[in-house]
Amino acid sequence: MGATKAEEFSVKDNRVARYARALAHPARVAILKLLISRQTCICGDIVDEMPLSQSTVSQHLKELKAAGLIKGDIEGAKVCYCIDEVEWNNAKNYMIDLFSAYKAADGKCC
Amino acid sequence: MGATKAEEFSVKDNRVARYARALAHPARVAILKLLISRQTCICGDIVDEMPLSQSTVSQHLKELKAAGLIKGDIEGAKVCYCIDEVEWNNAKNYMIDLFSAYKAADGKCC
DNA sequence: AAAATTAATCGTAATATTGCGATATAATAA
DNA sequence: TTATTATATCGCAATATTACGATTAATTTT
Repeated sequence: MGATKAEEFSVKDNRVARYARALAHPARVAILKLLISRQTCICGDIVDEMPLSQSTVSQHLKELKAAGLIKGDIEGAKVCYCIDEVEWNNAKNYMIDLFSAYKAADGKCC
Repeated sequence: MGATKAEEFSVKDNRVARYARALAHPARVAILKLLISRQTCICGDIVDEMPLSQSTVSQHLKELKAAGLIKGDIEGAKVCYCIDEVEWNNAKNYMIDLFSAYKAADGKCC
């Protein structure tokens, strides 16, 4: 039946999953890297750089924003997007926590 | 139309997305943490620890294996799963690379 | 004011994910 | 051998994601 059952898992695990979900599409990874590489924030230039339609890019931006990783500021007719520093560092810490929790099992395994 | 268009993006971005995808469900995060916490590898104990059916857990394991993050060793009727050290470290590096590419823009942004 | 630009949203189609029960497969135990 | 246990896979239903064109709403430009 239904898709999800997320409530059954810890808040932390859901948080990690949420951040990971945001990175789970190459277009979104590419967008984030674009935002990072251009110190100054961009807007619809993102669309030009992506091999996707305007509406599709807009949806990816929406998802990144929903995950908290980016924020957008309206500047007249344009919108300026950039990394949300606080959430970004938060996500970074969650990921690092997860990945560094594992210490190579000294031959105990498989 | 279709879902995906992944070929349009770089191999690296696809790789990050693939790893992220594996972490994009709280059940899979929980499974990974379980495998990490029990030094010695587990098998169907995972099923007991998860609020999901055997078949669903099996599918999550399959996805984690497909992403390369874990590997399974058949031991008689049972299967012993554990973190795949090499791929794990690889994924870790990819994530750290992405997350540390961003240096707080000194007030230039939004 | 009319036309053009920018970006979000709606509607829709194609596909993927999540989840479960039932079934299949293989190994161990009785 | 038959029953039991352990996992994987199949088939199906519910939902979510990805993508696009068309439309909308809000600026700017002309």
